[in-house]
Amino acid sequence: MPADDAIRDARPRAAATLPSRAEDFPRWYQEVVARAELAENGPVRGTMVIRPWGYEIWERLQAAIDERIKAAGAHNAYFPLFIPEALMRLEAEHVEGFDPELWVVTHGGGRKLEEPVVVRPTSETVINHFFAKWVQSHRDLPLIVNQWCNVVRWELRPRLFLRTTEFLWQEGHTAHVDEADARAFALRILTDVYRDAMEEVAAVPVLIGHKTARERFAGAVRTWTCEAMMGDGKALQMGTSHELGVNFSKPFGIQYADAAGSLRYVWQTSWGASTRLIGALIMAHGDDFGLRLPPALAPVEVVVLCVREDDQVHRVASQLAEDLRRAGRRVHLDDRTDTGFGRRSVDWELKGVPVRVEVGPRDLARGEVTLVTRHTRTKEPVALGAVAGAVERICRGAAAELRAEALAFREGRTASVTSLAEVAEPGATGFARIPWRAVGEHGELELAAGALSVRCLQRADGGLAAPGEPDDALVAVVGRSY
RNA sequence: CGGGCUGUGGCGCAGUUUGGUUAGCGCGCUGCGUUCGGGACGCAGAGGUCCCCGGUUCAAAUCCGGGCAGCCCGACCA
Repeated sequence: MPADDAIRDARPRAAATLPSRAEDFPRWYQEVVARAELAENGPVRGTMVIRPWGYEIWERLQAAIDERIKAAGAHNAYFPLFIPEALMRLEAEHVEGFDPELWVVTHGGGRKLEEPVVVRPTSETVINHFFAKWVQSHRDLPLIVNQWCNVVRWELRPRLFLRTTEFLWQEGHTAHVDEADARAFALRILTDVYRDAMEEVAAVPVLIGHKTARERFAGAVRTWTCEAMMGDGKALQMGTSHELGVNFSKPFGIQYADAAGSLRYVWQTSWGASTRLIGALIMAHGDDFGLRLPPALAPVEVVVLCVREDDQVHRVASQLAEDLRRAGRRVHLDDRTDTGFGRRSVDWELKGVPVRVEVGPRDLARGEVTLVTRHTRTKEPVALGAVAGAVERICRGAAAELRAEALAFREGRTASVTSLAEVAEPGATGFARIPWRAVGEHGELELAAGALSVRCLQRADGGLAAPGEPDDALVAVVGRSY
């Protein structure tokens, strides 16, 4: 929109403009979070206040994930925030992994507690404590429980949504009769819940694979992951699904009697996705003008904007808003007269509303309105009678276009290489794909020294490793990460 | 935890080197008016423990000592 830019640039606006993504991505991110009124820092370091606009996005993400989790057979439940320290210590690797991140409550009721209480960093331990009671027979399996809650982890360098001391998430926990069943379920969650929600709802294309031993969840046998590329080329983990084997069922004593009457340990999984996804949404789709939301997640899909105070304008705008609402869209009528049109347009643009319907006297004189598509920033005149159809067209197409754009971006910044020495260059701006056997555990250390890491291991065609398939046959996706 | 930097109205900053009247500026906020097709303008206002404690001095945002907090960079993480 060169014409628009010329107009913008002619106005005094320096203080109001976002920093450009290319120049300073982290600052751009912070500004978008602040100016789109998504969140701000809480009074305790690392904590986050999620503001209504951000929370409504979260509610929509939540709904998308919840619906899919339930389709996979899960039921929601709730377990306590406080975990006895002794329970937390039952699984050796798990404690060791989480120890440096724990918040421990030592006092209550004005007195020192007999036994310190841990604030949950994740709930494997409490939940499995109860699984041990609930599971008796093979008829009790699979047991599939999910909870939506907050968790708390000590963080050295917090960043809103991406890494906060307290965050909101969903954690699923399951128990199965055998390894194959557990694995199948972990993969189902990975693909049918996380990948599907990320790609279809959030319009963020993801790579799927499993983590190396170094990056694996503390206590897991295998960690499966969805990884996406952000607008600065860095990777962000969008959701993880863990195969826990019998690592927890043994120390927690979760056993069932099989059909023959012999006692067996359950095979387990756990999986989670958090408010970090909001950060992903911002960084995967945002542009120099702010947020770009896929309609399914936008608190408001269409804003009908009265260009100026005028009876006819107001009448038509109200009618259009009502029509669009009846057509099932989430619509906001912006008929404020105390704020200039330019300011209002820019505000909605910052907040990422997918479609703007601008109604002004000049449009009406021609029997039209102006439609603006947020993700392309294109304007088009549309006859009054054709508005509903045009809005539907934009809303239905937006997610696919955002996804295609993100995918093209990722592909453009991904290079395949064959040796460790060649990883640094593509890794600095995006992803390098390299045979895992050319990296190995030693190579991983070397990568870490260059601020790079293996995001996941997958087949050359992007598929998941089959059971028993050796890592040596797989490709490592290497990049910088959040 | 090691290294670098910064604490001044809601936000972003200047002023500190070389102490000196009433602590400024931009954005934001309130009121009135003119505006309104891409972050409008004028006028009038409100808003401050200059991070905290102590010291030096006739006088401290400014100098000295001690504390606290935050940011950035390095080792961990959804």
